[in-house]
Amino acid sequence: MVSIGKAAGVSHATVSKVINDRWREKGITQETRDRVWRIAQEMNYRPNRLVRSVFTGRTFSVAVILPTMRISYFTKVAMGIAAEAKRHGYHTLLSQVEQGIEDEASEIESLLERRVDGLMTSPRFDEANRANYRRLIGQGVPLVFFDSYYPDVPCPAVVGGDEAGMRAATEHLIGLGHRKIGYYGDVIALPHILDRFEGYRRAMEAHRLAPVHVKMTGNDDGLRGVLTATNRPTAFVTEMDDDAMNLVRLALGLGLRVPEDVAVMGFGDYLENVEMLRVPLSSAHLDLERMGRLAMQVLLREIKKPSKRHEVTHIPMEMVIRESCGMNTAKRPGRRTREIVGKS
Amino acid sequence: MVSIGKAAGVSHATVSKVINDRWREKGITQETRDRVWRIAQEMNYRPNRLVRSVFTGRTFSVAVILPTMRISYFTKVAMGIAAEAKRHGYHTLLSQVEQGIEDEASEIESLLERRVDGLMTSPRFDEANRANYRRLIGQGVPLVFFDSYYPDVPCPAVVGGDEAGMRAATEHLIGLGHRKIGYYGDVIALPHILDRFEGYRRAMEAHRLAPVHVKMTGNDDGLRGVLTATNRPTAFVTEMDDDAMNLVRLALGLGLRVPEDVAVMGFGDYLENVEMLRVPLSSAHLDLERMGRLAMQVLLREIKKPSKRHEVTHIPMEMVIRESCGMNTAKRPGRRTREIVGKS
DNA sequence: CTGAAAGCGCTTACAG
DNA sequence: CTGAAAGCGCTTACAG
Repeated sequence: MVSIGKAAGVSHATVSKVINDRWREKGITQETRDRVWRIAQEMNYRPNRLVRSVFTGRTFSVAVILPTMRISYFTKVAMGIAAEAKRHGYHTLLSQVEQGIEDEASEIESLLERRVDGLMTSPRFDEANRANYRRLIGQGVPLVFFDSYYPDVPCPAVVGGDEAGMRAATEHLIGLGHRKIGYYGDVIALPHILDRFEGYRRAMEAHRLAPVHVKMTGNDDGLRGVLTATNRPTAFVTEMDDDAMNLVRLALGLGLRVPEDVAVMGFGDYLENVEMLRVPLSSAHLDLERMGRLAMQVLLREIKKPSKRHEVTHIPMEMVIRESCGMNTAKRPGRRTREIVGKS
Repeated sequence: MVSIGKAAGVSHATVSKVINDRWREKGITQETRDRVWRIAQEMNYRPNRLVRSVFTGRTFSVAVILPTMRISYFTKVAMGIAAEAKRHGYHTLLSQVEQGIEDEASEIESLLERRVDGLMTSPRFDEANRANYRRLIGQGVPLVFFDSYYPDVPCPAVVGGDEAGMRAATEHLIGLGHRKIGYYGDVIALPHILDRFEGYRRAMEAHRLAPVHVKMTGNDDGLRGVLTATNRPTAFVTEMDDDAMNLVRLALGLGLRVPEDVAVMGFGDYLENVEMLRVPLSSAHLDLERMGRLAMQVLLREIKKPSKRHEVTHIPMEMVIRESCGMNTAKRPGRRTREIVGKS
């Protein structure tokens, strides 16, 4: 910048005004601007945004922490975030921080030392991380959760329509005539996962049916036992599409037919090539890119002015009926296969 | 930092030495260090890495430009890059810049203004972008290609074993007794894609068989025509797994059986839940995370000292035989289903 | 053993 | 209409 000034015969302050397109308001003549601009081009001048950020206190970059990039569930959210960020002139720093294995808090510190303007994360379960979130919020760091939330952390969150979605998925199976319906999943103590289980429980309760919860373990023995029992459920809702796939895999492996012997509903509807699966999966569809876009919009608000408020935005979900849940014996032509549930 | 110095009763220079863990070599007493450190903690001091980078000229961040995050092909590469980067203390800036729609050159400029230490991209086809790559290399910007390469751009590249992989895929079908084998894909003028076609061509030539190339178009009519013709190929190799899926979808839709009526080999083997597909896809497996890790290692070398050399690293590929290509009529027990091909 | 001084590459009032 | 000066938050020789 100094060298450009020298070459153009002006001060580096003038160069700065030209480069930042503030020459109009700063009263630089068109002629000076053109000369400086041309010389900057010729010298392959590349302004140093780091320095600019040191001054302005803004980097126009946000960090996104993903538990994994291995399932498209999260990469879809990331795509939504990145697209919305770009629309607003922000760059996205994507970090994969695996649950339990890597330390989210130290990754966040590292990101903050690089002065990202805000953070998004799919929040961690343990108290240590929750305390860290509270500390950050106390420091005024703009933070937004996606995928899950915590009632005890005063931070906005954008999540799926978990309870309503799972309720609708369960209702669908009940509507198909199933009475013994299992819930297959971890039911780990993440609020949004608990919401899903609650949706299942309520739907069952509303129809005076008994919930059957099959917990996932490291191996598949528990599920295998349930599937081979004589009084096995005739249908399952699942915590995520991946769990549904696992269930279908096991069932087929045991010689059971899906959906004839076991009907299955997925959750999330984020699987690729789903129509080409041995059993195309019926699932509660969640618009994950939209989740990302909304989360970014909320973060932009937080960057302007941290709300420090616990405010959860739910994304309505929609049942997508394919083959894995079977059909209503009383199927009528023209029956809707998609229905929107949940509040916006 | 100044305020910490004040609180600790030392100069900010001393604080700097403590924070950067250079107090030992700079001759700060343990006592002073501890006091400064404690006060920094208490004040929630977060060093500003931007300023540090202005001085050192290094940000310890690299940029990765992906044509899309929509297929796991690229997210797997990104994961490999990010993992290797993290191992070396680097952050990764992931940008999705869609081919043809968005401007890669301006995205690169923006990244460079933020002073990333190096760049990785799956290079673009057009001459304008190639000229841009040459310009950047001329400026000494560390740049590494992954997925593809250009002979006329003096830049290291890490790519698949495209030619050898496709040759092996074709040979496999020939070994199964097929004589009329089609190649289904774009054959756009990207070197690595041309390499794939070349691998196919050579395998056919070696067995004195005539190549049959089916070009992809916007719609599926071309392929449909070929599949319904009386003299249709009995087998296909494909440019990518996604193309293979499309082919299988169409074939099944036309009432053809896969592999009985049409055998299909994919390329890349990056599909999720492949065992659960209606026809589990046989494919030439490419270790995409490894591609990412290698690309990052090469970039690290370039950052140390730009080579400005055109040097292509091929990743050996391995045939993974599932159901879509059918079985050898002369199948023997104990037959290997995986074979490694290509140089390292 | 520690600090004063110069400087990284810029921005921002303010003076002329 | 433009530049000299101070400063952003740090690092780095160098002096004492």
